[in-house]
Amino acid sequence: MQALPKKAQNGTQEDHAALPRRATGRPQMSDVALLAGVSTSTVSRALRMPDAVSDLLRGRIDAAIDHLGYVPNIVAGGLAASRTRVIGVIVPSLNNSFFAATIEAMDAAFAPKGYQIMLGNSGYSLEREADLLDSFLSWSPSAIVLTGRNHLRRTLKRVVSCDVPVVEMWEIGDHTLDTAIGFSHRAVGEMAAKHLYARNKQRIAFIGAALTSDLRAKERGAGFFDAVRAAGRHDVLSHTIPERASVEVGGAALAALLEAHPSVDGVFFSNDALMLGALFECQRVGIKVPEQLALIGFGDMDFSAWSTPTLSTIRPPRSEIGLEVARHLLARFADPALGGTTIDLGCQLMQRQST
Amino acid sequence: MQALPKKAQNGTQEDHAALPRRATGRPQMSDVALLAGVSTSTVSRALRMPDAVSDLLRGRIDAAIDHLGYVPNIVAGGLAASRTRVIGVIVPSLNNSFFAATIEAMDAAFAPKGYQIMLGNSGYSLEREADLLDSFLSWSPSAIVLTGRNHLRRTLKRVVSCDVPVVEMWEIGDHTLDTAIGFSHRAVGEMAAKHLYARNKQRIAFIGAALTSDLRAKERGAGFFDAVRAAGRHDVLSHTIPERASVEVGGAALAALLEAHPSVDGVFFSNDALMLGALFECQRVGIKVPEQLALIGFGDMDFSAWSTPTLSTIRPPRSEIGLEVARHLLARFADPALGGTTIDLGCQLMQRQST
DNA sequence: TTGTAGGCGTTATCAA
DNA sequence: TTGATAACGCCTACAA
Repeated sequence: MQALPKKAQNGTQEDHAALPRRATGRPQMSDVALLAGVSTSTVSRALRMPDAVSDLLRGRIDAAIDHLGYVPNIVAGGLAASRTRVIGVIVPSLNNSFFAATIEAMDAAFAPKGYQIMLGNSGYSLEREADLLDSFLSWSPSAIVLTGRNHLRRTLKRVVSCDVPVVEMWEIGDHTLDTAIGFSHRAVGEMAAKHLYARNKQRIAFIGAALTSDLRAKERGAGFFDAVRAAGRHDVLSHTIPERASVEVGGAALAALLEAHPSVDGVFFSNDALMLGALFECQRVGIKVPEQLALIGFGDMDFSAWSTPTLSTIRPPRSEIGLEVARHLLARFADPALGGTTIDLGCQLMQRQST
Repeated sequence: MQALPKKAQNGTQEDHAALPRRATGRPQMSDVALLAGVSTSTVSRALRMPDAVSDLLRGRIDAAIDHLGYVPNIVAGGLAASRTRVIGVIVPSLNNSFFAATIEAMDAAFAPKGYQIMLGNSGYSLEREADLLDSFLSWSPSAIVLTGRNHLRRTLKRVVSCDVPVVEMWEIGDHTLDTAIGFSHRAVGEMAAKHLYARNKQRIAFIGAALTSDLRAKERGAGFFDAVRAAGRHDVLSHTIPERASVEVGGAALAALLEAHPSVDGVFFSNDALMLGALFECQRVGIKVPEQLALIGFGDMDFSAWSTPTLSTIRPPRSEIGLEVARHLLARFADPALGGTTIDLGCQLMQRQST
């Protein structure tokens, strides 16, 4: 234990008259400085660059800090430094376990470094994304993380003019705004089609949900069709629905597809939830999976590996994306000279009983 | 359109020498004030209490704001007001769609009022919850929202000494910290047991996951046992596993339960995901649901209403909780005289084919 | 209804 | 290595 200046040893004693009034009851940096017998600049330095302070003073300061239970006022610090350790993250949905896993991983990597994620939910609306961006920017964040590569012009404008690192996640492509970390959804669709052909399916189809707003799901469909055409088939079979993907709508979507195209023998779903709904529908009407109908999805959700039969799917690097985003950003904070980049994390085909 | 003072009409012109240097390129309140020909206090007032400013000035100020594209610096405002419009919310998990729905609803209610949710993930650890609370408090939040009613002593200490509204959600009970909004998990367990008895099941059991850390799941189990005892049965059948609830572990848990107690004819699961895994297990080994074995869960997850057979479950008020939390807090912000309260939102029995 | 002036609690730039 | 001293951009009595 470090000896403290005598004056402060009796922490219970108070001298109301002499103290300046303050907004909060919390001790502040000047209290620490007083108790440690140094200036506030030294305390501030000890907190942010411990090596720049002598061992002696650092010891006294640390002792004073936990004697008082001092916690820095982040808001004041943010104002003075004109940037906060906030990472503004905008995702299209929270309910979606894809993004939840990404956020958990990102948060786990950021938290120990003192960065706080500020989450925004765009609900798959680009307008809302732009609005959220504006409100995040007013926090002077250290970085902005967006989902996908499709944004409004005004979003792009803000983003380039704000001089903050921006990473687009869950999707990569040719041109680059700043940094993109994810994978190619087109490649996912191609992978699905090729796999179905490899399993000797002849008439394969795509079932997609909410393709108007979920541009990445749409890309997966486009990749699927590319592969179908490349295989020389020109009847592009599909059924799409306007609702969000869910178990609920998967069954009806499959029924509708089979009604229109009874000879379909393999289906790629834009999302595992749709596929599970379809599996239940098969059980209901007695379609044998995979003999009569092969099923493959995207997402590798919780249930896919444990259903009866188990479901083939393409697994996106959910947590890996979050981790890489955090790593990239932390590296840039440490060395601001670093620039943007593109990282393709790829996807993995999980072949199971349904194909 | 409002006419603007001449001086500012040519927005492109710049006079570097005369301008004070500033940290960001963004326009600030003083720019708006200059352009509108008023003082900064009037601009500030126009922003926070529009009715306290004359129509004339308010018009000029609004025009100046969108002419400049002014966005308030929330950090500076937060420092001056010594509280930010941040709501610190701590949940045990993000992956869990229960809390995701609550957060979405809460955010939807808070966002239009200018409040920003700051999310923390405790991973079902009370230690981590306490740490998160500390870091949230250093943001001078307008309120804190915790999940559940079980906290460390140091969490409670901080909470009472910080003079910020605190709401505990997803669980209610006798004593009250400040405000609790949720339902009784004990009542959920009782409801499940009574329902199974009502469906003429005789030997009913509980399957629970991660009961050491998920105290609410444990409560549901306790409620179930209460009802079993109240029915005069003294063989309390159960199987619990240390892992988190998931489809993966549900099947094995059911197998283990039936191995130990082959005569069980009805099971209550602490979570729908476990139940789905068990349903798949039944399909695998040929157990007829509900004839041989009735299943009831908790959560009413996406798949429960659409599986084959559909799954009975008890549905918690997921979004309602988020909405009520926001409503309660907004009311208190508007009228600080308002105090804490307890709101029981109840749960709903969803009877389906599995019972 | 509007303006003046003094904080809010840090960080950052210097000089010592 | 340490310490004065300005900012940082807005809020809020208080005075007008």
